[in-house]
Amino acid sequence: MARPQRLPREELRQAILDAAQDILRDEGVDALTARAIAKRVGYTAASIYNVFESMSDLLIEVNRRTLTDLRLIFVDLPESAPPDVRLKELLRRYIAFMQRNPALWAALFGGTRKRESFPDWYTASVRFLLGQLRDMLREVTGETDDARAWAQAEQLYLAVHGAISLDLGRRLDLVTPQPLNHVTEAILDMMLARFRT
Amino acid sequence: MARPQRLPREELRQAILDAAQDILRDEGVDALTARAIAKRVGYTAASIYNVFESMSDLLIEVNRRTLTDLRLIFVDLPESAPPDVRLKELLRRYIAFMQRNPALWAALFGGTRKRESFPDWYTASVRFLLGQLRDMLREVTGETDDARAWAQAEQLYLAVHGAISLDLGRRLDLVTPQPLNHVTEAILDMMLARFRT
DNA sequence: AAATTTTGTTGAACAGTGTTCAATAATGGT
DNA sequence: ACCATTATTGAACACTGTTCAACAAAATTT
Repeated sequence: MARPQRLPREELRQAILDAAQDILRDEGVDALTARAIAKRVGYTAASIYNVFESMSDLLIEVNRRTLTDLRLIFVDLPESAPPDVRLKELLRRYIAFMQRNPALWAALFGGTRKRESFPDWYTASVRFLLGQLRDMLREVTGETDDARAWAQAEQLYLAVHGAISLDLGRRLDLVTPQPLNHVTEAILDMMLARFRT
Repeated sequence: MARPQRLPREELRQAILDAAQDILRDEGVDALTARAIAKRVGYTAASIYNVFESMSDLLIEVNRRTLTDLRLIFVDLPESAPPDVRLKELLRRYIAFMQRNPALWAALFGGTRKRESFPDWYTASVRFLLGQLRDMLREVTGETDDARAWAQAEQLYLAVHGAISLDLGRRLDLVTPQPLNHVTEAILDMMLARFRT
């Protein structure tokens, strides 16, 4: 059987990540197997390991793309609207992003990291997104203290994360009969009211 | 090879659940396999399926025990202390409970439910615990409106859940450099201050 | 007490997973 | 034309949840 070299290394790498994203979008995180990815790119499962250390490594690279894509929810927010309305719109976009693609969320936050910590760019990327949130929050609260501004952004995110995390795991209704949108908006309103003082 | 009947059905059932909890505590959620459980109880993997529909069903029964055990964090709270201190102690206990046994948390909240919803007793059990939290919160806030009291308890729990969920997934440091205790206490303080008005 | 039914237990198998590795084909350099 | 490097693969390994025919023990009926 012929085994021709088909793609330069970097192109194959990107093709694999494309396929992985497609599978996550179309079939969910459970369907993301080495053999399934390989099939989509016209290779064999073993080939994945020429390009990636492990499936866990591959997932991290998928997350890199997700984190990059997430930056888009900050662009083209309605300029004229008051800052709290823009915050609400941002929240709406974040939820929509994750609900449109729950498997990306599962890849980002699911699973249990063993020992290894995340690469530096990973932490930096998350921190960047959180910084954007902090800035928007600041426009509402007028908070001048840097540490407090960070803490407020972190607290807001943690609460929203808790709600979405339960929702995507189909467990939100264990905690509340309210739908996700309602819950997160209530959290936002509550925190804004608190932080403004 | 001899295949004697060893245990009455119900005893075997409990022995299996005991073994499952032991494995979760000692070796983590990844080590919880049908064969590992069977080995501990001196049976074969196939026997598990005489007693439980599936591993997923077995997990739900483990969670039943966890939810029952969780009720213990409410007992013997310092009676004399002011209600906000008791709330803080409760929070401390909840975190300790989950940190002492992260695999129980993973079983409770990890994984992705396919279609099936939870049994009724499952929802009721969670709701009961949340009701306890609502009552304690009420002692601090004096909130008279039932709906608002529920909403406050839900919001508090969601935020705490978000933080613990990230922490046990070794991802909290992506969001904040603060340790878990510090973050959750800050959230509690912030919400108490808000709800009290 | 003997025969029969019901129940409990198991070994072996199936299809699937991530991962490794020797063997082979294609490519690039001399 | 030869060689060295690189890319690709099939086959295997150890593992997973799950099923099922075969058999042993217990319970029931005769």
